[in-house]
Amino acid sequence: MSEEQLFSISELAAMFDISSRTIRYYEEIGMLSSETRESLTKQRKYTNQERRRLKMILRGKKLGFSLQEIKEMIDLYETNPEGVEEKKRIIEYADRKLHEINEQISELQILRDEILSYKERYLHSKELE
Amino acid sequence: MSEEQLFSISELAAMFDISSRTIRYYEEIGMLSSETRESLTKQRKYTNQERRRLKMILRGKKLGFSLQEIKEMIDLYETNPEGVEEKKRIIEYADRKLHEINEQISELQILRDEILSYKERYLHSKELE
DNA sequence: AGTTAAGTATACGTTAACGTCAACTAGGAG
DNA sequence: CTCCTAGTTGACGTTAACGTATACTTAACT
Repeated sequence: MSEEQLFSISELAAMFDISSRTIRYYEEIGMLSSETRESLTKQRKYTNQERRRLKMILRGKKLGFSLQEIKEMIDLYETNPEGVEEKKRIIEYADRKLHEINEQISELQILRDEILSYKERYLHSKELE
Repeated sequence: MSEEQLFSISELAAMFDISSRTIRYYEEIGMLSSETRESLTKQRKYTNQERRRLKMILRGKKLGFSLQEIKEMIDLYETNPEGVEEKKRIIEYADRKLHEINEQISELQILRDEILSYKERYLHSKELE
């Protein structure tokens, strides 16, 4: 339907403020693919699909997950399960992750509230000096 | 007022399911102190204060912060600011961290919702096989 | 034709956060 | 006294996640 837009490696790097090396590294460990090489120059080209994948990787990193964990999660997103066993496994994995994430959220909320109360304390102690 | 309870390094390690080496490493980089050495045996002893400090460190790690970041945050908790300049600096730091944490929380919520909807999709496609 | 820009592959270097091992010490249990 | 356990200080090893340098290729500009 559409002329899919392709990006060069440095375009993608600039887009997310990372280095080209980082992108190549993600490919090296199998987190990103560049199937679409320009056949003559051998240069990597990325589709919107790959751009979204990279975005997910970087979000995962910001959230403190390791590349290995992120890889597992993304792979789930993209495999469609063959058979009931596989589906069960995926659902269980999802539930574990959901639990983890919920814990992380509530711990972050606690941390936030602690910082807030420390801040308040400083603000109200302003008259002392 | 109270006989402060003291913990040995391996007690503390077992308590949080980490190694003694990890605790010594935190001391090595100045995140934990063991001022209370048994004077003769040179063995480290930890107070409840240090135990709480360690707990904060580990929480920070679970949330994806680096030890350096955690150190900065904890140091804030424990310095009482001299002068208005210092107070301002601390408040500003706190505000930055609060912003970061809020962002992290909402990104985690988005991730959670995405996983939830993928999970739902798998559940409702159960009739196909 | 020569140079500059962008990319490629290969490979060694680096930092954080520990793991692991060796050699030593001090305090009980038998 | 001897052995065992728990701890100590180095010091070198390890893994993840890239950084950096080197040598080569292709396209595009002058």
